[in-house]
Amino acid sequence: MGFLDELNDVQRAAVEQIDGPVMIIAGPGSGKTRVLTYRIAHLIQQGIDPFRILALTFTNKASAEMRERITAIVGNEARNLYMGTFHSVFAKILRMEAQKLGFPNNFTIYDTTDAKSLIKSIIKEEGLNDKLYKPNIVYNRISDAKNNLITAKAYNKNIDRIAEDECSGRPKIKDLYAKYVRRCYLAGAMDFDDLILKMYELLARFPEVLYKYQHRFSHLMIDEFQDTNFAQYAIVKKFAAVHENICVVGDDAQSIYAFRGATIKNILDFETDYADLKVFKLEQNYRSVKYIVNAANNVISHNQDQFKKTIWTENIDGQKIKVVKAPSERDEARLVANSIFEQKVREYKKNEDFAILYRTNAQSRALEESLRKLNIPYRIYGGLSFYQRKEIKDFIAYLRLTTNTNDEEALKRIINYPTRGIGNTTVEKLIVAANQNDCSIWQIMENIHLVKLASRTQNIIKNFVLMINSFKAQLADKSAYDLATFIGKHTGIVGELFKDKTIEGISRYENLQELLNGIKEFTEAPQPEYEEDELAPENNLSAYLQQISLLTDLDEKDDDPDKVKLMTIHAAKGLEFPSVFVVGLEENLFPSAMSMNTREDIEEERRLFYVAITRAKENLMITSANMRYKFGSLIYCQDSRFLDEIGDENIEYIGKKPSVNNTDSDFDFDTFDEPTVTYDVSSKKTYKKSPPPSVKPLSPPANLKRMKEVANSAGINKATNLNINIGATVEHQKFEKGKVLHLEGQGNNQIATIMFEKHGQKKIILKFAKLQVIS
DNA sequence: ACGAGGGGGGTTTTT
DNA sequence: CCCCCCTCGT
Repeated sequence: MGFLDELNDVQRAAVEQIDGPVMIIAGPGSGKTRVLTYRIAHLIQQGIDPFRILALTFTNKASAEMRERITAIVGNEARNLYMGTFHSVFAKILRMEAQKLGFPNNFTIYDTTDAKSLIKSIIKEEGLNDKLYKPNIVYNRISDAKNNLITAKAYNKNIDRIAEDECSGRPKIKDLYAKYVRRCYLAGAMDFDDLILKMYELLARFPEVLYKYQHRFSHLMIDEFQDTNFAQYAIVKKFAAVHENICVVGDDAQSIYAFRGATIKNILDFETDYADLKVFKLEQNYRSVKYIVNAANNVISHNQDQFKKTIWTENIDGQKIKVVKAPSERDEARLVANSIFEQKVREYKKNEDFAILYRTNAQSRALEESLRKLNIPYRIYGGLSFYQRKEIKDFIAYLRLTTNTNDEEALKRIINYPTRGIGNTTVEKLIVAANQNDCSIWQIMENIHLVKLASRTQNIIKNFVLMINSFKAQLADKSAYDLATFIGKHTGIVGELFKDKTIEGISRYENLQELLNGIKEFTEAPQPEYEEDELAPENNLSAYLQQISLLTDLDEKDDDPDKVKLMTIHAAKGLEFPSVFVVGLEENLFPSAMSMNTREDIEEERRLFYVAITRAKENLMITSANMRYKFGSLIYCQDSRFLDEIGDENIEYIGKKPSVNNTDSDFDFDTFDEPTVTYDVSSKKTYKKSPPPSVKPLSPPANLKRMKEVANSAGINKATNLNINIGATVEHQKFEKGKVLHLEGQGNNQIATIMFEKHGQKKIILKFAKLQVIS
């Protein structure tokens, strides 16, 4: 058992404690994954059947990586391990047992888009005000209820929740929840949260099912325990109730998913739920240099809610953390790209050694551009997953409908794609009929003669039903690949994409080919020989469809891994890189403006910052920008409060030290895009989109503060009602005087085009897009 | 029924 | 800036 010698004392003790409840609190870089994998390997070597070990993770990537590492130690036996994400493991079990709950075994998994679209149409059907009942809000309410094991029925009786909804002016949410659940049921569909909720329901309602899995899984391991929600923990507890061999691994300081129901309370509860609990604290950091570890400790010490632990390291001091303030978003991006370029040359680093982390996905744009300019290969994670792209989703909708004709969202997606003359009005009629009969839309379509419709439309629908049924009939004897190819040809989708020779069209066509290859690979690859196990992976079409709905773009492989990685901090959790850039350290961005209401909000943001900086091994650069575009208009940004928490002793400031009161604007006007609307003084013409090259527009002014001054001097009333008069004289720091030339829009969205003079030249035009004056 | 074009409204984070 | 929805002209 040589591999155990690679562990330190605490790690080894945690690995060897195989019986009873165990909690491992693992600081960043403390060898958590190693402990987890060795622990499982150790269990197997102790004679525990891998078949009886259940290991739950949060990402497919984490579980794939662990399986690989375990295989390296114990060999092929690892394939029998029961390991995966909560969602994928539960989906597999539900696939077995779905009929007990009244669902088909090949139920559809609705992704967030499907779910929101269904909610949206229910809101519309109910005739509710969609400004008040936004699908997003309703979806979140339902999701939150499900995460707390509150069914639609229980919601109706839940005084607190109903009061909350009434307070926010949305008392109908309880009805929407019930309707939504019914529609999912009729469609044979579960959303992400259902995979958890239904799993619980299955265990709670069917003692024999509970018995089966309680006895089957003799050893449980839960990774990222701080990210579990109430429902997930409730299920895990049920699984573990017989053997009580449950090991949870987590770090309260890295809990960053409260917004989706995760609660640190689970860690606290775990201590009380299992009295004879053994706790191990992994506090030695093997990942980062001292400056970074110290900075991380400084930052997290500002949080009230935390367990006591001291992260320490024996690593070298390393380089100090570089903190830079850039004038604009673009300069920030340029600075990052330049630094990568420089480090590559000086320190012989590879592209894959770098990661750029940000708070929101939208921030990737500027970074992309700057990397492209320097020919640095990069990959963005967290955009759309391959399977979320329009052309792929459309095609998959056919496959979904073929395996489960009740799938309402798939049906709505393709009933008129390619266009076949079934418009919105017809679809609405179908939905009304389905609601009246409490059945799926498909069932209405199968009996379309009972619905009042023009005979032409009736025929189109009959043909559509015939077509889908003909696909369905081939499910049994054709391979999934052949069937998919047939569907592509028969519906004309492939032909249509093939005709499109634009760059996007070609890429769409290629994507579709890639999808078909993926189906072939999945469904026709020889299955490894598993032990006789009802939970062994299947490789039919519906299993494929269920699997891909749980994939994210983080799971997609890249043929050339040597690329700079761009991702949100959330996506970076569990990863490490030699050199890390954390960008956009501005108040209202990071911490996010949406998360500054309560102390808990701020503390979660701070934990996020903690996660960000502890991804770095050697080099860490943190940047902020003075100005940033928002909705196409410029806003002035203050530095993030977190910058003050790193500790000056760990920082090397590049340029000026940022501070909250910094109002400098060494502003480089050339860094801005041309305005989208331009007024040409000489010709007195307004150009939308692109003005002729003879018109040289100038971008917005240096910062919002200046904008405000300019606006004030132009006689703008503050806040809501803006009034700039054409002809008003305004001032600007870099120019002598300006005149308001052109106005568009109203109120807060007023756009003023202003011309400034410089050295007698009148060519300069300035535009305020969606000018918002802060009072 | 359906595509084009204008107007209005919106940005956290994700399985 | 980008996306969705509504309108309008086939």
